[in-house]
Amino acid sequence: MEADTPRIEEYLESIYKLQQEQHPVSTSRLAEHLKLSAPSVSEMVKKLASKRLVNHTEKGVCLTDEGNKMAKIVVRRHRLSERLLTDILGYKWDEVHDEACRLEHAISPQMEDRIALSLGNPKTCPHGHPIPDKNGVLLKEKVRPLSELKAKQKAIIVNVFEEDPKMLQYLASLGLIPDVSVLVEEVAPFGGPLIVCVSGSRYALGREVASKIKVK
Amino acid sequence: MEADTPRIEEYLESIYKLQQEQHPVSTSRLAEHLKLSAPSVSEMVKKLASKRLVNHTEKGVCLTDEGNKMAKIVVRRHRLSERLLTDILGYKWDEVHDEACRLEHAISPQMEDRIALSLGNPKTCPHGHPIPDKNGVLLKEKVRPLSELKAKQKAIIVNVFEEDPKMLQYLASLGLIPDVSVLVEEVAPFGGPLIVCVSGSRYALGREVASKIKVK
DNA sequence: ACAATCAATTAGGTATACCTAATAAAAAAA
DNA sequence: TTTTTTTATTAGGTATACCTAATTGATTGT
Ligand SMILES: [Mn+2]
Ligand SMILES: [Mn+2]
Ligand SMILES: [Mn+2]
Ligand SMILES: [Mn+2]
Repeated sequence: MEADTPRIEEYLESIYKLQQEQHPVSTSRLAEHLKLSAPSVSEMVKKLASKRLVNHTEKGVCLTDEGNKMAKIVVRRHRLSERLLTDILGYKWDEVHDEACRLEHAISPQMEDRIALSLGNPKTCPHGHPIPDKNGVLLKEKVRPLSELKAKQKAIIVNVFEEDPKMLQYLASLGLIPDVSVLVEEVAPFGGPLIVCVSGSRYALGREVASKIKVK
Repeated sequence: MEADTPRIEEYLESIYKLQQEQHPVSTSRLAEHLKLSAPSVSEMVKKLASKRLVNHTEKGVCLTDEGNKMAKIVVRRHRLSERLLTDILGYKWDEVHDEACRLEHAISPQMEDRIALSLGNPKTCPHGHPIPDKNGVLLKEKVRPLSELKAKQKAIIVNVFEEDPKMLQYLASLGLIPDVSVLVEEVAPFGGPLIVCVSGSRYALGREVASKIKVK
């Protein structure tokens, strides 16, 4: 059992994330997400497999129990870092992803505990994603994309599956943030936009954008 | 001009620190401080010299202006991290060095600003060392080691030049922390201990220990 | 003055994590 | 079915940052 490096953490975190969309993750998707060449990823996946952190089948890559456990630790540190950045250091939600992605690898178990304690054990990151607890337990709410709602339906935003700063800024400017209530006034046909009503204002939202917003 | 890595930062920070004791820093001293082999350091110093971050003469290694500037950025981040850890996350002063030594490399200029702002632009780290400002300006107080005081002299602790957790715990248990007033009651001859009076209590302090405590 | 000691470098080697170019295998299109 | 495209891997190579062993150079004690 060897030490785990920041890079291994990064791979596990990416695989964890991509698994939520598409279960066995393809090498190419992983390479794209990590912004690395396919051969680099291919090679590293082999190493992860040899450390029993992933299973590598024809279908793609899946985290093992051990890999999943490690990934959740990294995710916990990432999301706690984000909360530290927003709640204590005054960052906006569109500024935290990259910072947290560096910080997460410099956080010890003790610091993890201290941050959680100082923040009052937050349950989610600023984007609404659940923070796994110390034991890796994660309460995942049942959600669906806003884009699936029908006209006249109302829902509450749970989280935003997006990390592009521009997009997050845009969403925040419309007030589309977790815990906010949204009413879909109408849905344009042929994949057209949704007209949504949020805190008294009315906006047209593209389907693509709406699909990133998860509601309950 | 290439990117600077965490390792380069680490070397610069060490050289900066060691320069305060002994001006041109020897390779061996640097190796000892970084806990690396002499050849590794020899090699890296060559790289630092080729990047014009240090001058390497027969006497030893000195930071160039450019190297000094970079070192002070790292020192600023280190000391701000320490303050974040103690003031916001509730760490004790003996627990912060190693954590800060990892964190400092994961802190962006923006985060540096935010931490400083959130903490009210602190002037020193928890051990009393000055935090360089954004422009690298550093107000260094004129101090001398507590061990140089004569009997009946009184002084105020400015900082503690020590990072060993055990020693810091010990000092804190005696109340020997920055800004505290100390009276030297007597000085035993032949390099013997100092009897000091601090916040109402009387303690015997070894010379070695007392020399780490800088007072004004 | 000369041997012993200490300091620094050279030589040669390892592990990690990335790359491009070439190739093989699988899936999709024609 | 055959061709084209996409996906994944192999082959070969680079940069970084470490190591031990051997060597050279300088300092010091006798
Ligand atoms: Mn990361
Ligand atoms: Mn988040
Ligand atoms: Mn460091
Ligand atoms: Mn300090």
